[in-house]
Amino acid sequence: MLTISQLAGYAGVTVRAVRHYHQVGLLPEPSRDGSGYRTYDAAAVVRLIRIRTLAEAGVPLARVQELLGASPAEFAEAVAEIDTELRARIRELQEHRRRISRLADGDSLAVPAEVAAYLDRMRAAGISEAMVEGERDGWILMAARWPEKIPEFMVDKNAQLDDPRVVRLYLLLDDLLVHGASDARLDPVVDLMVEMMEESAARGELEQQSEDMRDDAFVGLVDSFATDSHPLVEQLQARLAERGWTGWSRMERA
Amino acid sequence: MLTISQLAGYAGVTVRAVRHYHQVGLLPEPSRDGSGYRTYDAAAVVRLIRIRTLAEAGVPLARVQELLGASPAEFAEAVAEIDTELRARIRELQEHRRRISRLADGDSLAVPAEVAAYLDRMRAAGISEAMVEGERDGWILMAARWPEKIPEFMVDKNAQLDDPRVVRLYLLLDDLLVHGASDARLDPVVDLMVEMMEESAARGELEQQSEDMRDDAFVGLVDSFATDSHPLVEQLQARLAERGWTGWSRMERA
DNA sequence: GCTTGACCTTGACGCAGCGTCAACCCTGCA
DNA sequence: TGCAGGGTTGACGCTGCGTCAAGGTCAAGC
Repeated sequence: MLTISQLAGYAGVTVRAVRHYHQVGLLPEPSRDGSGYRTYDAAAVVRLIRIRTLAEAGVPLARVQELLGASPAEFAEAVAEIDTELRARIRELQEHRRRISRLADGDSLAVPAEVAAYLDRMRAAGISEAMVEGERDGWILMAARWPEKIPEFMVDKNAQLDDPRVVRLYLLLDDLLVHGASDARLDPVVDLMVEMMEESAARGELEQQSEDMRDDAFVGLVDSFATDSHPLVEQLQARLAERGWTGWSRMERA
Repeated sequence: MLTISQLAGYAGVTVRAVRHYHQVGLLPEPSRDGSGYRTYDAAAVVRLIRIRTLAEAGVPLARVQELLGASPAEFAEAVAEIDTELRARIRELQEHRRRISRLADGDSLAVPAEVAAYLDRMRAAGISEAMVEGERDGWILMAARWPEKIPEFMVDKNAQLDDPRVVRLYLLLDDLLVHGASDARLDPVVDLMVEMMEESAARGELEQQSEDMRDDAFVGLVDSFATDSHPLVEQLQARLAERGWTGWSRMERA
């Protein structure tokens, strides 16, 4: 007759595991001796080893029971099924590896590759990291709402960045962030913005934008994100309003 | 301002997940409206999406926090570490697949390949499945106690099975199992066993066996397993005792 | 003003497979 | 007789939420 630790020893498992198998009904509770100790026979060793063999092969404990009593045909079927699950789990983990390796390089954290490329262009142009991060967060929101439209949006953004005035605008904004926004510093920025928006409107781009971003609530949300992140945005919005423009992420004539 | 389900909707997660992130401190609890509802801003959407991006790449939630605030170097290091864990996990599952595929064919359930081959020879000789299973369980025990000695044991067993008298013995035992063990039926079986044991002893095999199986407690356990599994064993042991032999899995002269 | 249905709240169990205390009893040996 | 090293039950912990339960809230239609 064996004690629980002897049983566990023969089968190469922990005492705790044996008790767990009792709890879940995989291994029947044996009889007890006078002082309440469990006493096992050799049949328990055999059963325990068979349980472990299956468990170590990745069979969920919940299915071990049925497998121990299965006919060869049932057994083969169940094994095939479990193997399928194992394969699925492996594929899932491999997918995780793929994603995590892509995360390893920079902004692809949560933004599509096109956006990450655009952000890198901003950095290359000397625009501050704070500004880039603001832009990135804005695009995280955009990508959450209109993932399928990101490529076309980015084509436009890249085209804009080809215009040196746009780069200059970003740098001026950076300057305002760092040195504060006096009226004198604000004026040229607002002038530049209005100038470019007029051109943009003339090319019909703003109408296109209004078409693409038809979700007032969401646009309001993104705008509030911008205004929340820095008071400068509200100052600029006020100045632009004087010039007949409203909005921020989606500009429109008042 | 957003409700929890709107927030969850934008980020593509469940409401429950958002609350879970609050619980574990990944997402700060937002302010509440008059009736206790949580109200979120766009910044929460951004943070939530960044959390999900990492989580979906297999980053444990417990590490997401540190990764969100990490420098590129720290980030790369952490990612490498997580990738290592993912690889280990994948290898583990692949090992499971290997083992389970081996289980698919028959007795390799918990017995080494040599034993499985021996059992198949028994089947081929026409020995009943009940007998084979008894033998298998015995060898499960033996393999648990002396895994390294199984190959040599099996060489001997296979040699024995080459003797037609051994096959005949098994078949006679089968017969006793099915038709009951009258004295008349028992006699030839006992004669045959004694005959072969004498020869075996003459070749010095029994001494070798006693050498190999030096663990009286364990041998007693295996014997009790045999006697427990069928009353026939005890009957045979009684008859063998009359002829000067004791034991079962390890036979010795009285 | 009332019902209805969709949402919101907190609280708590469930899952897989044990690891790991805690608190206490039993046994064998010096 | 005292102590070390067994045994016993009970319960929390870990991962990442899913899923009730038992209510309060809000917007809409009657």
